[in-house]
Amino acid sequence: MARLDLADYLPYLLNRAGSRIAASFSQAVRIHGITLPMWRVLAALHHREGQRMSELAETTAIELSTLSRIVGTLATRELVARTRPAGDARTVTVHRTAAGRALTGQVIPLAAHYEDVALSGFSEDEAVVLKAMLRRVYANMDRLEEELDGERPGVA
Amino acid sequence: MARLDLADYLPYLLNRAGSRIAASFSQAVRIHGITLPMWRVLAALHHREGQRMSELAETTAIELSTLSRIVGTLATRELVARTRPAGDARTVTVHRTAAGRALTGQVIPLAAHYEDVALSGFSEDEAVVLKAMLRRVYANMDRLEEELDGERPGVA
DNA sequence: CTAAGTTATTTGTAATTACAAATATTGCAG
DNA sequence: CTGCAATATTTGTAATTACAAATAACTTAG
Repeated sequence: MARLDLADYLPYLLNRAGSRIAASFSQAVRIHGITLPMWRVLAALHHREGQRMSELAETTAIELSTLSRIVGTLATRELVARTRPAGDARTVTVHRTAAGRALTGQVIPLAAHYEDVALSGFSEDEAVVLKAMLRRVYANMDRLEEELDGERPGVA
Repeated sequence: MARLDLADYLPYLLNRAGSRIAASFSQAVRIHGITLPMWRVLAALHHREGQRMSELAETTAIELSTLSRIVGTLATRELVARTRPAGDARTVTVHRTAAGRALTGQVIPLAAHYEDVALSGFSEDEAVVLKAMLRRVYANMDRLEEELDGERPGVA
């Protein structure tokens, strides 16, 4: 029987650590009246305002159709607004309202605290190394996207 | 306005890397007729057969009620079976059937490939370091669980 | 022994999510 | 120009998920 040591399997360790932070943070943002995916959108816009839906989907790692509804909810609550930019009327750019920015400001200290706890016991250098490695892993996945494309029905 | 550099924020980098592997692997296991959460259960049982629901929830990072239905589906498909162990009739232990083990064996090479790609460009030592760090991050989250408990309604 | 509290799991239910299809707009070939 | 493929987003819809409540079984104080 083939080997697979879960305790040493990267995707498992990654998911386990990520899920645990997510589950905990999800609880924590509740008192601010938002869900974790909503926070992810606000944080992405804090990083760069006015992103298009497709960009936002990539930065948040939220599937596009799901994102569309989340942004819809945020727009209803007037935390973000959607704009059709002059250039290409197919696209939609999203930006936070004043209320959205205010809420973001409220949550940021909490988010920072979560990172602090997650990295407790890490030296400055270790934290840098870990983050760099996670970026490399992310970038490595490009290769798999290609593999999957190759095996699909394919327009040739 | 408070600082928060998303590009350097650990929970973000963690989620982004994890989600990307998950999304891709999710597609890949489709041809085997299972979803990613189902695979997680099978992999957890490959790691240790006969886990109780609550253990399985912890190892898979799947919420207990969600897990209950996933295991139900796997049981319907006769990939796993549930047993009431002799000792405590409240608990349920789960183990794979022969078909479940066979399917697991089929998917393992695929899973191994995903890890290889995710870690491409990493030296053996680097991979060891990354995995160890992810375990530390996971363990660090104990502290936050405690903090959350402290702020809840509280019986004490 | 028995009732009250605790632990383990499942189920009710509303919300969230993903996939596929639909819609809307653009760009380009002829 | 005009129609046809390509791109960007939304919507239809069924499945999945999470939270809370319910169920079932154990434990223990009295």
